[in-house]
Amino acid sequence: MARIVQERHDVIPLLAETFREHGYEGASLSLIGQRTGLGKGSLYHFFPGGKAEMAEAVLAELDAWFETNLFRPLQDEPDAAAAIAAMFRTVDAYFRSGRRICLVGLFALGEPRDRFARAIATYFTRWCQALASALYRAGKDPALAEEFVAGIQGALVLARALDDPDLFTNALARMEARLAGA
Amino acid sequence: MARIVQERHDVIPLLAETFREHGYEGASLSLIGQRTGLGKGSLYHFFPGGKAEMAEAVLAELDAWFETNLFRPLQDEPDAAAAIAAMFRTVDAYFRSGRRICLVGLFALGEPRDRFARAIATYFTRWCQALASALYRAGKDPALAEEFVAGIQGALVLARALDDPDLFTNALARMEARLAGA
DNA sequence: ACAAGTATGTACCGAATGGTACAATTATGG
DNA sequence: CCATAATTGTACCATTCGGTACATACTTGT
Repeated sequence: MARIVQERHDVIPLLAETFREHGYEGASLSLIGQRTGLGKGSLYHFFPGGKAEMAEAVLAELDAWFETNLFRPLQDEPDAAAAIAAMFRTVDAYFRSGRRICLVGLFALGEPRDRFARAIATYFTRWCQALASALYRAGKDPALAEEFVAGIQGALVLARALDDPDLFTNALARMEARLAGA
Repeated sequence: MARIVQERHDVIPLLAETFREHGYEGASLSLIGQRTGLGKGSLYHFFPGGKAEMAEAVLAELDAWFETNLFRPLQDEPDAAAAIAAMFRTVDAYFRSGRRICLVGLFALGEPRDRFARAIATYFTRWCQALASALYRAGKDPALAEEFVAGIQGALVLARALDDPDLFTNALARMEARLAGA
């Protein structure tokens, strides 16, 4: 049978999107239920810890994704400049060119920060670390790493505030241009 | 008698801080009540529209403050370079050197964005506008305005995510340095 | 002092919250 | 084919939500 959700793993992206759109508090169990098509029985079967465990799972999955698709390449790719360029492309794709926000950033700003402090801190620390490494190997100033990561987060805020996704793409382009000129 | 809150106007900063720390949804009426020392009777007397009107009032007050202390000077000060430098000082003070987040940014990322869309958009638009004007008059690239406003928002996210306020101050310093070198 | 209007505490409302219990269903392996 | 376990829908729990009603207390002008 073609069920959409068959395992715990399959439901995580749906949870992620729900948290992204409504925040931790705003994502009520009933909303999560209708978004995932799962009743409370199933949800608590997969995530006995309730909403908190769902968010943990989402953050873990997200962290793994970034580790694989962004941080690791930034660190390991021999051609560091190419790795950085690839990062900008991946970031643009991931955030749907500014139409999607960063769940970790949202959590960091809001109430759930304390509860998920470790996951949130790790995410940004690793990103800055990996990018700084690539910048260094590319002969650029590693201090730009913090600036770029913050720039990406800020651009997401601005793009959503002004409802203008182009603003995000442009911001990415300016960062790349800045790098080329440095 | 030394009452802390005597008028509607006096309660707005307390509301602002509550929204800032707990978000729009997280700031429940009972929490607002204990933070302001006001019962529901008083709160609904001052803000018949309930929580939404409280948030509107906070945004309006905040907008007025930025208009007076940031946007207007950026536009009107004859010495544009000095106005920009003053902006960085004011921003650092307002956000308590990274210990405080931007309420408008938080609203922009989260659920309340649609409800308060106009106020949120106006805030960022005006900021970019005013800064671009000052940059132009100072002989700098006006396109930096978006970059700096986004950089400030992103630095606030990062500072809070890593629980490291210095990160914010450093980000501001790097922007100023970048301006000096341009 | 007194009346009028402002301010406020308290009790209450229906709805929604996160979470639990459990019976019924569904799949699976022997 | 059946027993066992994994899965899921439903009813329910106490609590909290935003909001309303209203009686009581304060001020304040006269």
